[in-house]
Amino acid sequence: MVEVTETLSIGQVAERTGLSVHTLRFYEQEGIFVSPVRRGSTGRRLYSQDDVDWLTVCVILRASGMPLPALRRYTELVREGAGNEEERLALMREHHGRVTEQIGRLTQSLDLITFKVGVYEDLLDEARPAVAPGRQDQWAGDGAA
Amino acid sequence: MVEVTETLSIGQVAERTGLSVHTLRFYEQEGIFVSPVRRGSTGRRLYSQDDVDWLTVCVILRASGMPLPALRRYTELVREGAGNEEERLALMREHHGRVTEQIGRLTQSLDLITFKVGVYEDLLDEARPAVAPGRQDQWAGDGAA
DNA sequence: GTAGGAGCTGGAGTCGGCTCTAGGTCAACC
DNA sequence: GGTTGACCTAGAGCCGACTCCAGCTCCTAC
Repeated sequence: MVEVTETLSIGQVAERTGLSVHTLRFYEQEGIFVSPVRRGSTGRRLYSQDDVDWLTVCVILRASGMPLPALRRYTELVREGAGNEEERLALMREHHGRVTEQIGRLTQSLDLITFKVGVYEDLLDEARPAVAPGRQDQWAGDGAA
Repeated sequence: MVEVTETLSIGQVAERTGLSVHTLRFYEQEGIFVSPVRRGSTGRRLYSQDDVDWLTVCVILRASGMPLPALRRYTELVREGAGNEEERLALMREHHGRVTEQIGRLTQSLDLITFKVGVYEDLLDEARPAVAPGRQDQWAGDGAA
């Protein structure tokens, strides 16, 4: 196994992570990197595959709604190395709970939305075969769930 | 059936919808009411049960991530009355799709989070029976999903 | 009659998370 | 050797969705 340790430019990292170069610099400023981003001779940032891997995790955590401060805290814990696994676990568990709740809320909301879609579909299906419309029941407009 | 049509103060509506009084005034400004909010003799807002019902729907739509402009558009359509059900259906279908996607993304993210929780749990379980720690594998810290 | 609390208005402020600008350096190609 | 184009910094700006403020009017209760 050869350790290639290829270095990537900020543009390449942006491409592979889906983050913008702006965001990458911003994240760096926010302490969202486990180890300091290296620089080339001319001051340009050099990223490693590890950085990309870490960012990939970050993207998923952010996509699931983890706020930057929590992400920064998690990064700090990882940076500090072994010995703080309890706190990492607590952090992840809390996030897990929040995401689970959020999925629950969205699923519930989806019920109403599905219902509304059904109402309008029925309404339009009925209207199309030349049945007199004017069926303005409470659900179609603004009924509660 | 007696039509009671009790009127509610902004504070009462805030209480029943979970929205703040600030937000209620803000939503009014933003056009998120189907019919203009009535006012009492001294200029205070008077809400009806219909208003509360509508707001309840709005809260659910907002909770599922519908942006205010879309919510405003939907409100406009309902305000205009029957005849625009196609557009309402389109709007709801689009939102349905987005919420479904979002649930999908969150569910996927949850996989990683669940995995991470598992990793830390295992790590701590192993460490507790006085086994030498120092097991710093790539997953525990920053491994990719 | 006065103190407290709820409500009013218009407009400013906040927060999270980017996103962009200005003014530069540097490397590479034509 | 000139022109792209990617990159650099510090700092400003933006967006969505509230949230709060100042300064006022009412109503109710003591």
